Amino acid sequence: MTSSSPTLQDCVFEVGFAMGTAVGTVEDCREMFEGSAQTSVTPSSPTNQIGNPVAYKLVRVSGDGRLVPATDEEILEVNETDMLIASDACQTVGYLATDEENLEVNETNIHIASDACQTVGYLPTDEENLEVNETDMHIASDACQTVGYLPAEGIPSRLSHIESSEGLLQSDNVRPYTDQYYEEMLQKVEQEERLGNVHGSQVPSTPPDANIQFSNEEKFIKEDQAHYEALLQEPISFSSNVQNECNMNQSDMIEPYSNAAASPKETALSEAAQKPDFSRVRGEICLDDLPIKALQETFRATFGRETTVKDKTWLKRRIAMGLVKSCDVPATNLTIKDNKLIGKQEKSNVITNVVSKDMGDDVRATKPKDAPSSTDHVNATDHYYASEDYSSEQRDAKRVRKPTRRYIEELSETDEKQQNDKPMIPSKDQRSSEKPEVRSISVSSGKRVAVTRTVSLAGSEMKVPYVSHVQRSRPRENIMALMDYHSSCLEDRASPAESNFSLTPSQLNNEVVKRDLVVESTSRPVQREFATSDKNNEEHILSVVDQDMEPEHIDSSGNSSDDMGLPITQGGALRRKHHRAWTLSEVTNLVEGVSKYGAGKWSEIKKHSFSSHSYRTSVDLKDKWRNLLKASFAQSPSNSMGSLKKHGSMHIPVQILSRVRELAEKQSLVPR
DNA sequence: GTTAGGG
DNA sequence: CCCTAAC
Repeated sequence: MTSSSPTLQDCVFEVGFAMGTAVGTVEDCREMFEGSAQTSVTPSSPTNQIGNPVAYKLVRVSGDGRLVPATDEEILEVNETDMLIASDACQTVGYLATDEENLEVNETNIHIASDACQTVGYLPTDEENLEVNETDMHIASDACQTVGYLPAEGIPSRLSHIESSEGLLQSDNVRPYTDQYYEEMLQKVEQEERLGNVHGSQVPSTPPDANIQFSNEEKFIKEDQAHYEALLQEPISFSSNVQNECNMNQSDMIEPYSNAAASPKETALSEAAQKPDFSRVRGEICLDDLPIKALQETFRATFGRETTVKDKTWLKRRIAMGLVKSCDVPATNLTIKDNKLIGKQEKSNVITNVVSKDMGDDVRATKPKDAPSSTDHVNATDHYYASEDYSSEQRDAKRVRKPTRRYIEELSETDEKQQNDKPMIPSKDQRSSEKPEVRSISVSSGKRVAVTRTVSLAGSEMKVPYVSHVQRSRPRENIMALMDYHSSCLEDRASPAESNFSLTPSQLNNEVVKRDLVVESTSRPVQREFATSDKNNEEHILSVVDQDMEPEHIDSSGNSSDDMGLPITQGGALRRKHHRAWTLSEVTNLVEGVSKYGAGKWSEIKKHSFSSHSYRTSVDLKDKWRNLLKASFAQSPSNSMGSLKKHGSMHIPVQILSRVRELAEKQSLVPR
C-alpha cells in the first residue's frame, strides 16, 4: 500500500468492551504508541438497539487528543492492523479471526491494555494465517490473569510480549499468570488508594446501589452509551487517570461463578469479616449492602492488607476483582439478548456449562463445537474462539471431515441473524435478514469496497475488517471457459446476467454488491463469491454456463471426442454440465474392477478397467460405486422390486446389484 | 495427485 | 456431478 496518508500507517483498532470502560484507554494508547496518530475503534452512539448495545466506531486520535471519526477512506486504508483493547472489564479477549481474512493482513498487532481480571489475547494457529506477515501482540495489564495466546507454529511472529503497566515484565514468550501479576495488582491497588478520593468523585454517576440486578442493566447500558456518545461528540481531553475512573458497574456484573465453598479466599472472608453477607443470590456476590467497615474488612481478607479507603464503590470494585480473580471466571457470564444483559444462572454447576451454553446461544459460529464443558476449572485459554477444535472429537472409523466452507458459511449466516439488521436495500425475494453478516460497506472512489463484520466475543462484539470468506483460488475452470467464451463472442448470447461479468460492481445484482466484499478491480474475474452469493444467482449462472458450454470444444473434460458425446440439451433445458449416463458396460466394468482391485482403488480401476472410457475419473468411479451400493442395498430387502426403480435412473440388472452387494460385504469384512 | 464424503 | 477436506 502506498503511504498516502501518514496518519494511517499505524492504525489502531481500539475496542472498549461492553459496559463502558473504554474511557481509560487513550492514556494507555499514548504510552504504547507514542507519537503516532492512531485510528481507533471506540464505542459509538447506539444507533442500533437490538442485541448490540455498544457499537464500535473507527476513530482517529489526533495529535491534540481528540477523537476524530475516521473517514471511509481511512478505514479502507488500514493496512497495518492494530487491535487495541483496553478495558477494565472482567474479561478482555483480543482475537483475530482464523479465516482467510487474515490473508490480507499485513501487520497485525493486538494490544491489550487492561486491568481486567482476565485478559486473553489470541492469535489463531490456522495455517491460513501463514500470510500474516508480522504479528505483534502486546498486552499491557495489571490484570489478575493475563493470557496471551499465540500460535505454536505457522506464523512468523515478530515478537509477542506481555508487559505490565509498570513495564516490569517483558518477555518474548507469552507468560502465564504468575504471582507477580498479583503483586502488581496490589501495587496498583495501592496506587489507586492514594488517589482514592479523586476516584470517588470521578466515578461517573455510579448509582447508589451498585449491585447490578439484571433488571437494571438495560439502564446502565444506556448510560454507557450516552457516555460514549458524549465522548464522541465533543473533543476529549485526557485526564490523568482516566483508566481508573471507569464506572464500576461491570465489576459487579462479573458474578464469579464458583462453588461458593471452594474458594479459600472466601472462607477466609467469611471468617474475618464480621459476618458480612456473602451469601450469593443466584451466584452473585452481594457487596452493596455492606457498610464501609465490612467492605474494608473484606478488602483486607481478600488482599491480605488493610485499607483506609472510604469509597464504597472503589472497595466493592476491588473486592469483586479480587474475588473474581480467585474464582476463575468463565469466559462468558453475560449474554446480550433483546437489549438486555442476561446472566446465565444455574444452581450448582454453573461454571461447567455457562460457557458452552452462552456461546451456543450467541456465538454459534465461532464457537468450538465441543466447548469444554466438563470441568469446573475453566481457563480462559480453553476458550479461544478458533475453529480448531472441531476435529478433536471422535476420530472414529470414518475420515474426520471438518465442515466445508460452504457449510461454515451457512452456519455463520444463521449465527449472526440475531444482530441488528441494518436494513440494507431490501431485495425482492432475498430478505436482508439472510445477509446479516455484512455490517457496513463503504465504497471509496470506486476502487474498493470495505466491509466490516461483527465478531462475537464473549458476549461482546466488535467489528473487524471483513474479507471474503469464500475461496480465493482460481475460479472453476468452466467459469473460466465461460469467461473466455464471453470475451470472444459476447454479443452472441449476452444476457443481463452475463454482461455483469464484465461490468462494474454497481451493476451487479443487489445481493452481490451487498455481500461481496472486496472487489479489487472490475477487471478481475468474478469468482465463486459471485456464484455462491445466493441460490438464485447460482442457478441462473449455472444455466448460463450450460448453454454456453454446449459447443463441444468448450468442454473442460477435454475428452469430449469420446464416443458418447455430450448430452445435447434440447431447447436449453437445464442439464448438468457434464453428464454422461453410465452405461451398463461401464457399470459392469466398474464392478469388475472393484472385484479385482477392491473398492477404493479407484485410480487402479480407472487405469485398468476404464482405459477406454477416459472421461470417467476416479471420483466418478467412486461416486458411481457409492450409488450402486445404495441401490443394491435399497433394493435388497424386497428382491421382487427388481431393477425397475424410479424412471429416471438407469435400470441396473439385478444380478449386477446383487454382485455389488456381494462385493460390498466382502470388502467390508476384509479391510484392506 | 487420490480418496472420502457431503451437497 | 461437484466440491473440498484429508491423506
